[in-house]
Amino acid sequence: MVNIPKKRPTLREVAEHAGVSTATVSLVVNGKADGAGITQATQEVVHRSIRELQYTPNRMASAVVTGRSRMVGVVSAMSRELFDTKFGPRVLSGFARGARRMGYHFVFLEDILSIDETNHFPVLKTASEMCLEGLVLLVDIGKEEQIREIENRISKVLPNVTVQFTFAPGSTPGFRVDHKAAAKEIVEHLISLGHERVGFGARNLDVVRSESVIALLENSMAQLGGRFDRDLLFEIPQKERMGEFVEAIRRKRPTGLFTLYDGEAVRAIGALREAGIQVPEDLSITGYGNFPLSKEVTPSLTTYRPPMVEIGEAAIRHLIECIEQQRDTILESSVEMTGNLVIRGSTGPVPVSVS
Amino acid sequence: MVNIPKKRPTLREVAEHAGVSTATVSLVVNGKADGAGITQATQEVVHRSIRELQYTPNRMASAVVTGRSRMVGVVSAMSRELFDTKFGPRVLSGFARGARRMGYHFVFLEDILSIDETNHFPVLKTASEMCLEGLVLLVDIGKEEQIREIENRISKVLPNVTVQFTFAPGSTPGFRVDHKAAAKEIVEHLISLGHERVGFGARNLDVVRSESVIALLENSMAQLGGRFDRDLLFEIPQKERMGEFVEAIRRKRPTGLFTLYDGEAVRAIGALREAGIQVPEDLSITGYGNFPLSKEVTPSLTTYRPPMVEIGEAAIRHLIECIEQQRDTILESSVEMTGNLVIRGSTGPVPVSVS
DNA sequence: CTGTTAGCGCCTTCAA
DNA sequence: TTGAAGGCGCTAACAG
Repeated sequence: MVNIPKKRPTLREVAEHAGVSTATVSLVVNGKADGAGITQATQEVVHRSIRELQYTPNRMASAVVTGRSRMVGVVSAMSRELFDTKFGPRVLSGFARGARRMGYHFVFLEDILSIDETNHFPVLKTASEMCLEGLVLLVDIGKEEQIREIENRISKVLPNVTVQFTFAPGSTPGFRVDHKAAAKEIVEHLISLGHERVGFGARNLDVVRSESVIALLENSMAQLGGRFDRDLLFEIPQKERMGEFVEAIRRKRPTGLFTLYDGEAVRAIGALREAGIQVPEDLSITGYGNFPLSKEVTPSLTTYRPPMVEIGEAAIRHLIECIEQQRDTILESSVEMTGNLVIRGSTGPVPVSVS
Repeated sequence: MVNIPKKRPTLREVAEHAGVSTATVSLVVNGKADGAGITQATQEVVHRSIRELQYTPNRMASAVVTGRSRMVGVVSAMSRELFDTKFGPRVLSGFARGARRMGYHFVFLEDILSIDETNHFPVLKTASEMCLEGLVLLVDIGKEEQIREIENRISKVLPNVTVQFTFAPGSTPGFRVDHKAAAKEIVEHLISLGHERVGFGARNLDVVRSESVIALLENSMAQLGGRFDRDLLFEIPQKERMGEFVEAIRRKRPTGLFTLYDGEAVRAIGALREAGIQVPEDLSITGYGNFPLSKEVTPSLTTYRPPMVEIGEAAIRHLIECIEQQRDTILESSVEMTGNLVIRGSTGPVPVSVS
């Protein structure tokens, strides 16, 4: 581009052009004209001038005087991996939509949750410099405790909301997937296919055995007239050790397997098929996440689509609404949103021989 | 959070506290103290006051007077699908890093490339309102022409750079993957495994037959002493029609297959294996993108990792450097960056029976 | 109903 | 080397 210092028109120029005062223009621009009782005619004149001069208000200037920037910050406290490839991006889309609809903008702040030399949080400094009116925190799985302190510090200074990715109940209320509803929908699907022996698999034994996830399953099964067998817990380890997983499946003979990540489901399917156990003929498997490749694998993956865009939008809207109404952002309890099960090829009727 | 109108200190207060003038503080804050010949001692005093009062400069205010906001906009002109699940997010990480390192921030603007009622681009209005100093455009695959007009309009008003996702040469120079180097690295890998009959597959016949991609392959093969056979072009259609693909493979017998998207590679592998053609034993396949599930599939996918984070960082740095030095952002030619091949299980030695 | 006026927090000549 | 003063573009009383 060529350097064109084409100065933009100011509010005063618009006022002069329209033959009114700057106050009038200001009111019109900010939609307070009706409230202040400016004639329709005058408003028309002002609008015409605005159009003719191609005037756009300078938000920086109004931010200075009102103390309101109409900007919020989105702070990623997530591993690059999680953010890049899993839920992060869809959440961002939601933020963008929510902010736009509320007439706000957001700046994206990454990797700035560390404490600096002087025991200050860079993110707070940035927020202050940029006059951010609030903060959305993306809280990584398993990082809840680490984030705790900064959450507290931020809460003392700025309106904020958190978007949580953990499956366990959060330490603080936040915006998150309704994993309970998700589990129920998945289990419902499996049960409707005749499955009674539904197991749970995850990469990590910690996750596998975590009470919160087990509770999820026990609940869902119970609600649907089944029973979750605590023996049907499976570790889905690195590829090299998948033999153990296959063995365990052979031994315990579940007919359905529930996972919390598409990657684990895909890994399981691969190992099982190599070992001659067919999916979904011998075993139905569900994923979680609906990642792009999940529809391309063979068999295509039945998986839960978490409503990340919706969560992002809801979170930022709540934040902005609280800012506007000067309400506390604090949540009584987490806002849990439901997605939907995408039924594809990795789940099928329970095998006759076993049922 | 509780509503605490704890007023932040102003530059004037710092000046009073330090017993100097506001001008002095301003110079110190903006790092121009040495240039203006402020005593080290004075600077010390000022810094101490800044610390004690916890002063942070108000960028909105300085933006008003200098006309410099130190903010740029990132404009997504990509389908949600592409942005969410493929390259977008990684590019964003790059932007975040680049901007942070340059002391800038960026606001993310989505879906605002459409023309509004009055034939104005909302994005330009936003840029003006927010005093954005430049724009990064994310140009979707296949949208180059649609974007052209707005690119031109923007270029007349604001410094800008584009990040391009297309495989074809761009109509305007931009930041992009060095697809040529990528193709070469992939082909090199295949040739080193003994493959001579390397084909190309894509979802779309348009893509399959596109001269730019074919040129990519012909070039790579030629450079490595091979020859690309134009007969080895394959459509990798929707799952239901994959029979045709398998037939074509059977007929033409390539030993290696190059694709431009992990999803297509995975779909191909699935169909082939169902038909009894083993990967990589009978046919080696490479993907493109290195999506999260690509390492989980069986066989795990050999795929090219495009350097999206690096591209994002390079693009925004170039933009900001040009802004700072008041240089034109125009590129003589595209900046093409190389990623690397992630070698996994879907490629292997050429089958003995065929070679 | 509209205009006048006094700042918002900061930067930048210009004198001293 | 530092301080005083004016102004950036805008808003918000308040006056009329």
